[in-house]
Amino acid sequence: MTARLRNPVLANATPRRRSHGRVTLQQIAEAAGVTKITVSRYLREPQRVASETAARIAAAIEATGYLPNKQAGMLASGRSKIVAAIVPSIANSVFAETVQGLSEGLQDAGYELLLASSGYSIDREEEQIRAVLGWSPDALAVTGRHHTPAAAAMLRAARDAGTPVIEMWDWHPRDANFVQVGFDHAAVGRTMARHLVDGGRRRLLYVDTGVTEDFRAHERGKAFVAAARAYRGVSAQAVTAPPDDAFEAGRAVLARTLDTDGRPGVDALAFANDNLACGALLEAQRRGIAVPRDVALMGFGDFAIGRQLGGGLTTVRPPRHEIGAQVARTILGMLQAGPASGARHASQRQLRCALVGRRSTAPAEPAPLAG
Amino acid sequence: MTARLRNPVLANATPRRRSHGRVTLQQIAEAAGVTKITVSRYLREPQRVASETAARIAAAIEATGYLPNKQAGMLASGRSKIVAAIVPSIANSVFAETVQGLSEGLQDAGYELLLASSGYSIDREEEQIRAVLGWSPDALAVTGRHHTPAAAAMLRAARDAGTPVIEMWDWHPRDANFVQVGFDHAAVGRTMARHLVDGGRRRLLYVDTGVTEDFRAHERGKAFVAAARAYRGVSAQAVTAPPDDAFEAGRAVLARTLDTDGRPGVDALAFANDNLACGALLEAQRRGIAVPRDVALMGFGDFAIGRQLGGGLTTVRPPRHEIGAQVARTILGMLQAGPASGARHASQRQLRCALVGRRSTAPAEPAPLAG
DNA sequence: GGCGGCGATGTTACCGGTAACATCGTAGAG
DNA sequence: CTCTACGATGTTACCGGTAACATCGCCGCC
Repeated sequence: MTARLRNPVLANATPRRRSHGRVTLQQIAEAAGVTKITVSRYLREPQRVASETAARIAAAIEATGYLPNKQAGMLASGRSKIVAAIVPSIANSVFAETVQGLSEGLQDAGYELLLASSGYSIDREEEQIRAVLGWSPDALAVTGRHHTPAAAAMLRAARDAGTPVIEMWDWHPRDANFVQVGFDHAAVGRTMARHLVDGGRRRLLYVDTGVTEDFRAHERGKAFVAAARAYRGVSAQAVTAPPDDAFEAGRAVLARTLDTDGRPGVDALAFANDNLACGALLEAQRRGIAVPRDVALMGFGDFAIGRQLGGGLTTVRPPRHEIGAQVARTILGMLQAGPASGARHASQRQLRCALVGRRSTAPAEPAPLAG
Repeated sequence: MTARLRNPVLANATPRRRSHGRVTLQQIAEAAGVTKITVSRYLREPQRVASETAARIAAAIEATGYLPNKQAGMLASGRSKIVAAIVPSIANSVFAETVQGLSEGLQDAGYELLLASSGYSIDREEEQIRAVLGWSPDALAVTGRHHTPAAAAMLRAARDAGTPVIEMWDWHPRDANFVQVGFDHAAVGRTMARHLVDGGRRRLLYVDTGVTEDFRAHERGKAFVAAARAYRGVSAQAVTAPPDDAFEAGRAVLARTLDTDGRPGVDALAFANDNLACGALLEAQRRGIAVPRDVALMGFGDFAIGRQLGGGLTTVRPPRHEIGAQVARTILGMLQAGPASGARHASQRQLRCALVGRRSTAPAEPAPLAG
């Protein structure tokens, strides 16, 4: 062990600073012959420093490779220029596009995105909210409107402290705790049911995802079943897919719907997402079950693969990218409006989905009509 | 405009603090009847404060919903507990799994992940490096070994300042600028060529991605062509897919390889990724071209969809998750070893890919052998 | 009984920026 | 020519934590 310097004189002789080794604003200032604040101004409002001074500062920055310490800047100014977003899964292309839209929309305004994924667990979401709030984001976007009580409390506290808080992907007419940017999943479920009934289908099945906390998929399913049953002569129920790989799960579900004679026990399946539906479509092909003649299939999400398989999978296209873009606009609007007026901004932003009809739900009898 | 208080007495009377409104350590300390440092210790090393004191502090934290300001903590300690990672695309499931592995590996050690995506552009990568370095991450992982000069300079500076810098996904025998955790793409290209030649194929085509800065795919292609041509009686060349949706691009490329009689002009295609290959496989099915009899197809990446289509797509499975996990281990090791010894840590970590043979490259003549 | 050691807590200074106000020189107005 | 407004830059204090060292009380040991 090395002896510690406890002698105050020696200690003073060696100020043993805690510098972290990086180039600082102070050093740039000395090199340019000005004080820190002038360099700070140069970085934020270049037009406010004289051009000669600016040139000296620029040279010093160039020579040293100076990078401003954002933690220090944030601490001093109270503005982080960070927007935090929490999505269920980054890997899922659905949310990836939303994140993309959000990122693009924020980039121009100079905001950075702090991204976290909850793995479709509201408990993990709570942890992630706690973690990102530690970075004092200027705004926070979460996915969906279901949270743990503690998470909801943190979100309310943040909102009440003036930080914009937005719920993405969900839009519910009677839930206005936070600003929502999304669509009505129940309406989508009803639309899916109507599409199948209109196509002549009478025995419907909703195949929910095996992901237990995908509340949006559950909501679509619940509304699907309710809407279908409201039609005369239509039966409907819901099953849950196994939690495997989605393609395999879709295959398994289709296989399970078959009667002992190998024919489908229902005439239409609506899936919580396109991957499940594609698995079912492939399994149907393999077993020689004709789609859409013997059974209609439809998914949700409009994934690229659905367009490619067997003449095309009917699906619902959510405004994936648009949600992110709209969240960005909403956040920027709220930030600009200031915490005072922002509180009761336009509180909800409803977006719309598109039903994309393809061959997998074409009417059972050869359709003579154009369309 | 309101009059400004220039009078020093009035100014002193109204200290007009710049507090940002959140609960601070100081307030917790006052509520618990201790000083800030004790609360700070409680948060970092709970066992170092007396249990009675700890209880009072815990109560105060609970009551106020206090969240530590991480910027302040980082600034004071010089440690951010952040690891930054830059990947070409978050949406691409390949990198998503790496990020997942990295995230898991870091989580246990209390590190958080700051993620950025470069969109397969090294110019954007440079920007992202600059941006994330502003947050003083404790370590930085980038994808690949191709960077702009400025980016490379920043990476070297960070490394020389003691910040672990790791290149992921790439491993090159003669490129040891930074610690690498990945695999040898040239070797993968050679393996793909050998696999097809061993299967009796003689006219080979590598279909590169339309993403111009996917250097890893280009490297596989270059090695593929060179290795194939080294065999007697084997011809090989490379084409680039259009920059469309990957499935459509794969379809288009297959269509373009057809002679006027509608038969393939080559007997094997190797693709830069499985999505391209799947597009080609689907197009072959549509046109009645038998796979693998008329043409062999193989991809790269082992995407879920490849397992599902037409008896299975032969592919190469990269250690997607393992790369992330290994990067996490390497970073933690380097951080633990300290900046001094860490510099010349084990400088390269080579991982291996697995060739996954499926039906799409089965030997051209009916194979009588088991396997 | 004095003293070293240790556990619990406090004091002081500092991290690297920015806000608010102050100062200084100069050009245009009166 | 003096006053004022304004542009350019400086001074001081502060953001909310943590490092390093200091202090204090108590216990056990020689």
